[in-house]
Amino acid sequence: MKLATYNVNGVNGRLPVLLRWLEASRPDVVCLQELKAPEDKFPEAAINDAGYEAIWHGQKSWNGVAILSRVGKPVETRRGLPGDPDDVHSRYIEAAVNGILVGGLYLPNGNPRPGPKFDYKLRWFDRLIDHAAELLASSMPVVLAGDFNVMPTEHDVYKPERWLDDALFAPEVRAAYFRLLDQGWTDSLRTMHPGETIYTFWDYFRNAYGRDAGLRIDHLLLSPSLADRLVGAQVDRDVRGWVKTSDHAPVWIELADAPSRC
DNA sequence: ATGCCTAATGCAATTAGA
Repeated sequence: MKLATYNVNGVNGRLPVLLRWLEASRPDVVCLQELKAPEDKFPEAAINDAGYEAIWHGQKSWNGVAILSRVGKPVETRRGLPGDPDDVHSRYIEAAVNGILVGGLYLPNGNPRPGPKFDYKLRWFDRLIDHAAELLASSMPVVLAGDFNVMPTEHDVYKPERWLDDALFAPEVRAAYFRLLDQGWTDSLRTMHPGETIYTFWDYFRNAYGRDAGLRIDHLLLSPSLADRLVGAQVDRDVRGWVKTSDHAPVWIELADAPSRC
């Protein structure tokens, strides 16, 4: 089973690139972030024509998350993280699909730091950590996939010394990421490629992709039973070089079939 | 310290991204 995450940076503006990538990569399940489209402007027909069923949580102008599947329609279990009824951002959607619980997330950017946006990021992270603990306690196979807006270590950013005060690399944000991981989650990409420099985002500015001045901020975290099934993880980095592309590249993992119970 | 680029909104210039 191939499961991917892709911050599309505008699902309608990105539709030709998204469809081209779906056709080329054929993931079974995809989490999308930054739809930048309201609920009624999601391109459902085009997604269906490509062979995928979808659920989504839209929002005008900003944010927005979706789960696509070509192995059965995702059965939605939650939209929005618990813990703050006043949070109106569309940043989390969760569904059961093909025997796995999939949490698709778009963690707040948090810049500038310090400030209210940074405070919101830390609060959102805490809510994610609380919810993730409940998911683990359920003993279900779970993947948390999306744009976490965190470079976990200095190996995940082209010039770490320049990012120390940034909301994507600040000590308290990295600490939150490892607090989450320490619950028992596996960082798929890092586990399959230890010690490798590997990025998932390149800024539109300054020819960042051409210079390979990238960040690794898109992650797929696996619960213990799924981690045992992890057999591959890659970034489709060529997609970042396509015309009218997102500033993120798709990231995917391959999971072996679940062991049969006897 | 800021702009460099891009998308959405809505039709100019602002906001947000990372």
